[in-house]
Amino acid sequence: MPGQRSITEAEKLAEAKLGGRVRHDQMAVVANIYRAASAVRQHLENSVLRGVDLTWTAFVVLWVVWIWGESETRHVAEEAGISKGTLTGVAGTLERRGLVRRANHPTDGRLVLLSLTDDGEKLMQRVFPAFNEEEAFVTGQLGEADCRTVAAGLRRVVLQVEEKGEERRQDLLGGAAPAPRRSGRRKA
Amino acid sequence: MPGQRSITEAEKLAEAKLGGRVRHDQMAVVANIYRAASAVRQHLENSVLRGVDLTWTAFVVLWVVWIWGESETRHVAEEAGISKGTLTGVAGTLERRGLVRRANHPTDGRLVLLSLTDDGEKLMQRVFPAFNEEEAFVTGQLGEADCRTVAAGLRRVVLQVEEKGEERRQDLLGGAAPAPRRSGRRKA
DNA sequence: CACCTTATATTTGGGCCCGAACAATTCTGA
DNA sequence: TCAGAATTGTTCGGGCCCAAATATAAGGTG
Repeated sequence: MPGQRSITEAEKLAEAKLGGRVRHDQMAVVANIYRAASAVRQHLENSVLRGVDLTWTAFVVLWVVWIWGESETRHVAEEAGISKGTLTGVAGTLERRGLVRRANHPTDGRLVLLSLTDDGEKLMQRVFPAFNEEEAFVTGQLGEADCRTVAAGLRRVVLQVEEKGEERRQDLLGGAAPAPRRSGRRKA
Repeated sequence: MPGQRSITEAEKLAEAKLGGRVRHDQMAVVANIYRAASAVRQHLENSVLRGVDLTWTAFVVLWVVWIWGESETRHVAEEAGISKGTLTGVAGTLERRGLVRRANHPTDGRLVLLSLTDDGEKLMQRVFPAFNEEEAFVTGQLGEADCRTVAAGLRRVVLQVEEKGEERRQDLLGGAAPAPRRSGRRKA
């Protein structure tokens, strides 16, 4: 409840602070993408995922391996939208719980392969239908055509960032070093 | 690049695994919401936020306080879409960096008020326009009308979850206790 | 072979994230 | 008045998150 009214309300306040230079419609898209992502994630975690003790990310990783079968970790990370370092941790959690298996690549010693265990397979057979049912619930106010329209619009956003984002960042930073994070590992 | 083709590809594989019971369009909406949210967040963090050493969440908190002025922390958390506990940490970080100030509520001793310092105010004056510019960039493939359509669709998703989500979860769990997280604090 | 470059997964530090437990305060009702 | 209920911010445990640093392995070049 806080959100919907406040987003549009906030736009006016932002505009007042800056003198009418705000790109409203674009701002609304970004704000609502993020708000929707949080709402959906929260709903899924609190309805179907919590009961089987999975986080959103853990579920996504499981899903990727389920769909694609045994896969190299670099691809799983890419598909799941997380960094390799994060995947190492998540895969460890799933491995400890006996849902996933690590294996060495037969010919390339650098690679690690992830696959589901029988338990993992059984879990996904059970959980995915429930998950998909909730996907239908959260989009319940949209017709099929609306769904396709919204999905298509979002795809264009993703595409824009994936295709032109890197170049854009180069331009913005003017070739300058890309400012290290304050957090993160230091040289020993 | 990995994403676009794989999402639709994955749908077919998921369907094969379950025998045509998958709700495609709804699944595509959720998948793309999340993918777009990640892409947008990553772009913003790596372009404008990194340079001023702000995380996405820290920026959002700053933005909320900037727009609404001195506010009770519970409202800030609500608006920023994070839990109270998380806000305590983020506000601490921002306070240490001198961007935000804590103050006691004049009449209710339980409340804490957050406001921007002069440095915080100056920072937002400088950073927000750049941020908004990138919001325009990531939505660059959408016209104004597309933006409004997509935003409206997302709003309906948010609304659906906010208005009917709680009830839905009740129904799904059948009044059963909502399964505690595995992580989290234990009784002393 | 020895060296160097490249490519991979893991480790690590700082930070975010949730929600239960907790402490402090305010409100309520007998 | 005053004990219990309710509301708030903080603390805390386990987990996710990134990117830099690191270790290991492959491939290439002399």
